[in-house]
Amino acid sequence: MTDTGSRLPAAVEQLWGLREPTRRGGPKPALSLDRIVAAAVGLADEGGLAALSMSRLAEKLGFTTMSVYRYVASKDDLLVLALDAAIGEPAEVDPAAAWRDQLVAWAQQLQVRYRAHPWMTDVPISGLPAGPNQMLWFEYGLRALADTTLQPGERASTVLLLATFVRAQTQLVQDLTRAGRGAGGEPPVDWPEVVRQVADPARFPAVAATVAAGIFDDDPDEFPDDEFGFGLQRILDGVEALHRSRVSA
Amino acid sequence: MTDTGSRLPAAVEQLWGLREPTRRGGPKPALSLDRIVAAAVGLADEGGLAALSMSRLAEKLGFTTMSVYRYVASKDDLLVLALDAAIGEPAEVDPAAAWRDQLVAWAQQLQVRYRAHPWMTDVPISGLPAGPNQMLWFEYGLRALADTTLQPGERASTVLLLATFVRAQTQLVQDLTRAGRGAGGEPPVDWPEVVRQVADPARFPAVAATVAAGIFDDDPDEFPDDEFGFGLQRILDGVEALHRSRVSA
DNA sequence: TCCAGTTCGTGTATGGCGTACACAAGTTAG
DNA sequence: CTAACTTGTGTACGCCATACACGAACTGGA
Repeated sequence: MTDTGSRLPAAVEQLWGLREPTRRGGPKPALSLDRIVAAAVGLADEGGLAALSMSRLAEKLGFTTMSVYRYVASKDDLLVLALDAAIGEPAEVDPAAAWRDQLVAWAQQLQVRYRAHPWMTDVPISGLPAGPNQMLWFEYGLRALADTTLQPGERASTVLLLATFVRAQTQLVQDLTRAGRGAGGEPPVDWPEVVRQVADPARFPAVAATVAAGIFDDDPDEFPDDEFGFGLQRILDGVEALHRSRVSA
Repeated sequence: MTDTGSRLPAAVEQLWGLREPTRRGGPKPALSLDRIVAAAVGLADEGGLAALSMSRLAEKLGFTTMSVYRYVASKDDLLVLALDAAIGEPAEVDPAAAWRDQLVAWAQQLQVRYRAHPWMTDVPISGLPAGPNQMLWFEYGLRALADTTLQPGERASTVLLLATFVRAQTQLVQDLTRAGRGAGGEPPVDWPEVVRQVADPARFPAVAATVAAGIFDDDPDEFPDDEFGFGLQRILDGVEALHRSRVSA
């Protein structure tokens, strides 16, 4: 037997649990990768990504900082593991439902996960979905499109587009509400007020008109929520147009 | 005269150049905000956001680290200023063109700016567009929709959606090509190979089928490019559907 | 049984980061 | 001329990720 995936990145192998057969001596590990990842997720959940440092993580586990490095090659690797753990397995969607309903449920559920772990959007993307959970999300997204007329490449692009959209939109909403209620620091930023004070209506007529229409004056908890639904429906309308163009042809 | 915007965040006032009238003594400043911001952008352009530290910035300017803090309250503020400077003014779009063509040009040009300063996508979003350049991008996006049947709130949501899309998609492509060619470290990650080695086709049939179809085997410089156009057309199709639904009604 | 080899957790150390603070020198308004 | 203020600077603090070397724990083979 070859050692299967010697060419795979270490983090990917750990993600899929392909690291067992290498114990040729030494004390029994007192820590485990699962415990470390779980503690990392907990730390980030409580205090944001900034609160997740290797020293704080080790302290929470009751070990020294460097001991963590016996299980994880770097903090970047740890983040990859924590991300896959935090996003979790997607719930299965009814395959009998219409593809569009399936994708709406998929996207909404994904958004729920992002909201449960707001720090996830702060973790830099490291590549295509390589962990088991991320790949399962990808899988379910593709399955939802199975009965459409889209070609394989288009299906992959669509799911990637939706995943990107959910991530980015969630991040935007989080950042806006964070700024809107003044996280940590003092003054909640009142964007319409900023525009009124600073943007010359002669130079920014469309922006001024939008602000004057009171679009952004709603309570900041409501406005961005509709934002998600609006974008999702637009994207799905676009996908549906592509689907229908093939049907009628 | 009141001091106009004493309630505005410091960074916003600096963005719009509302800080002149306060010189009641002291040596003439040897540095200027513009020089600092320009140097910061240059530093990030050369070595990415990680290369932009306050000490390196000061060194490049020929001053001590702390001198920069006489002009900028924090590094976060500096990033806000650098972002607005790097994104630059949008080129004016032909108002006579169709709204959809205008938005395509708008989005493509925005993508060009992001590619010219790849670090921009790494700067955390701090809120709605508050700088003069960012606001001008917003303005032009809104203007492109002026002749459509969309309501003010829908226009704002559409432009926000497009801006979010361009940013997120550019970031995704950057991260993928970065991983695909192995930035700094050794092995370029071969995603199809990862899937083949690690993803059980029985559990991930749709993913396996996609990989088997060779979707991701194209040279990594071509695949993600089409990704941008695909997403953009889908979104615009969705916006067009909304527009048309009002026309026919 | 013993020992060579391996892996564990740890202690120490390095070089980076953002930035708080105090101070001397320069500049202006009264 | 002087009081008030701003400038650039030097020093210092606490935090970060992580390289490295060491002794202790454990294993498989002789």
